[in-house]
Amino acid sequence: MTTTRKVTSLDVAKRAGVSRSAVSRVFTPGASVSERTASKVREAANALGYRPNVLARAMLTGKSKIIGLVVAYLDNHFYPTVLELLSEALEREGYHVLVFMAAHSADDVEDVVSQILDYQVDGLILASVSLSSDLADRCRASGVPVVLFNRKLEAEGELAVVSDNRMGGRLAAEHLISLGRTRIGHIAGWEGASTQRDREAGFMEGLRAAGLGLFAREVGDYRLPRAKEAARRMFDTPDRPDAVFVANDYMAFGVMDVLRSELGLRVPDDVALIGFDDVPSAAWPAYSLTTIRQHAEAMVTTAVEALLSEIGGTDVTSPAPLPVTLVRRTSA
Amino acid sequence: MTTTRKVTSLDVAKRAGVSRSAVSRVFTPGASVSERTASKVREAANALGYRPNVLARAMLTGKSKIIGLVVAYLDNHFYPTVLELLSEALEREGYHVLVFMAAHSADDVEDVVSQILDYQVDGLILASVSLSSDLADRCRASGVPVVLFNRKLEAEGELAVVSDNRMGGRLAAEHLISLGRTRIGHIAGWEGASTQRDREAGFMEGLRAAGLGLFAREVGDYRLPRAKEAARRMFDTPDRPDAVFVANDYMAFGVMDVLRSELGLRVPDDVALIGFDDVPSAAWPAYSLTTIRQHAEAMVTTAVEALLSEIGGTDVTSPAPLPVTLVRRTSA
DNA sequence: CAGTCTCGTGCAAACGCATGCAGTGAGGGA
DNA sequence: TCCCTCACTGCATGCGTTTGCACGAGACTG
Repeated sequence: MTTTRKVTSLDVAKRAGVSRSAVSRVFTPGASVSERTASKVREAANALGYRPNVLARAMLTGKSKIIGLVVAYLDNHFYPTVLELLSEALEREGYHVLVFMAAHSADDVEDVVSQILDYQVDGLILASVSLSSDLADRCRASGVPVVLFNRKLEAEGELAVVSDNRMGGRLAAEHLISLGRTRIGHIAGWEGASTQRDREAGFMEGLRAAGLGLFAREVGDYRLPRAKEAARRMFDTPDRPDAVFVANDYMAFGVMDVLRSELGLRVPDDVALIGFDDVPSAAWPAYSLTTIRQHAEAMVTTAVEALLSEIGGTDVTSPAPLPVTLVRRTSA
Repeated sequence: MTTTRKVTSLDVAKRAGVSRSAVSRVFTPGASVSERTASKVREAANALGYRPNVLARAMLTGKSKIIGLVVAYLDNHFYPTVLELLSEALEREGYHVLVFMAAHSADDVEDVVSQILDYQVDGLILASVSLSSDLADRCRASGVPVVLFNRKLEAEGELAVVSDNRMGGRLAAEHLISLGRTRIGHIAGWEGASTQRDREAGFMEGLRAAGLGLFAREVGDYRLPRAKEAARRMFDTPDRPDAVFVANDYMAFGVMDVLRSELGLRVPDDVALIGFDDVPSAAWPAYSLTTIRQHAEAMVTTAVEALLSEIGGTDVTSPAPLPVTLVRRTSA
């Protein structure tokens, strides 16, 4: 291993015949440098292969240009999509994403966030993870802006970016009803999640508006195996629903699999199925899942925007829930 | 924003009535501290909410405890899986993952790697991206260990973790042949990728061993739309293959969609289909894709192991290709 | 031509921590 | 009792930057 000695700004300075400050300023946009020295410095820097050390800069400025992202499951395709979008959006702004996988327990999240703070991240995005408000306080105490992605805390004050889940639930109900279905079930996600509560609330609202009640209800916890079990319980009986709203696409795939492959039911003839998220694979013909679309790009954009202005010092308030839309495919 | 002043080791030192060195040593495993002062320090640290600043430590020690991960597409579900596994494995070792999304162009990768080096990462993992050997040199020159994940460079010398793609291709061929298929096609991935070359080489080997040739060949570039077009070209004709080996599962889903939904062909009756990777959704009944499994956990484990020992200073040589296995489902 | 501005530059002091070195005290062996 | 050893501890230095400040040199103005 040819351990090439690290080339510092001093090396460049010497070679260019200027001071360290000069080379620093050349690499600091908006600093006052003459074009003459700038080019000298740039030349020397290229020759030596010099690039400013982000970490050293971070110490001084207090800005590390890195954003922590806490995420728990990547098997729900919604989150990889978000991760990709998020990373791209942040890179465009000169930031990068440090990933923290939160395992399943809540105290793990606690631990993970501590680790993150050790890295002096400029901001924190919490996705697919439930944050104790206690923890939120600790982050704020550390002066690190936090935005919750696709979830919110009842105890207000946290910056949260969410879709209009309630409206989404309502749209789902209305669509199923417009299809003439009357025995309508719901397979819920994890009940601790705000998304679940809101989606279900909107859904119930929609049913009530049509004078309907819920025909059946099971909980799938946003997990595939649970969702499939839920589907079996709900549909492996003669007295089954003729439509079901599943709280996200990921579970909906599992439910559809159970319906068609295990129970021999036809979708949508025997039971109409509607999901939530509109992940890419929802459009694949094998499922062709009717669903409520969350506009991932828009969510990411507003999340980044909010986080960045919070970092910039402007106090930001949670943006309004982002609009969702019904995507009609063949499952309902 | 209550900008709480950052609490430093000096604050803790004062409160505990010791020197900065003492508190530093308390947080440095293996340093020489008496239990008495250690507990004093720990108490003060807790009271003040002190945690060592990873960045400052990084400057001094030269070890940032962060690993750069360059990845291009997350829509192929194989990579989210890998990312999750990788992040977990590294966190277990005290490292964290800084994500860099490489857009599609090669010079973009060049640029991205430069950015990474600015962060003083301790190591670099390159997945789903093609690296110019020139670039590899630059990394090595910077003294940053690099491991290629699921790809290798012909120009040897780079640490690369791959499956036995050649054997996988061969298994695919043998399986299709054992089914009695004789008109066998191949939909290739991106031809610049070593995975593609190896898989196809093994596949051809298998065909030849049975006295068969390739009945048809199209290129899908590991991209979904391309793969679907390829499938249309290959199968929308009376003189079509009765089996096809698609270079990865992601494309195979698209191919199957075209076959069944657009062309009305039955899988496997009309055409047997086999993929590569065994991503989670391959097991979903809607596809039930027969495929060659890459053991993602094993790949990640060996990659992490190799990277860490390289970081540790031991010169490592590329591990042997990891075994793959045929997973029989209903598509072939 | 003197006075005022502006621009560009270097100096030196941080940032938060780790670590070699020297110094302290206690304990143990002779 | 004396000296040596050893476990701890504090001091000071350095890691690679940025940045406020002061200063010199032109450029302008009147």
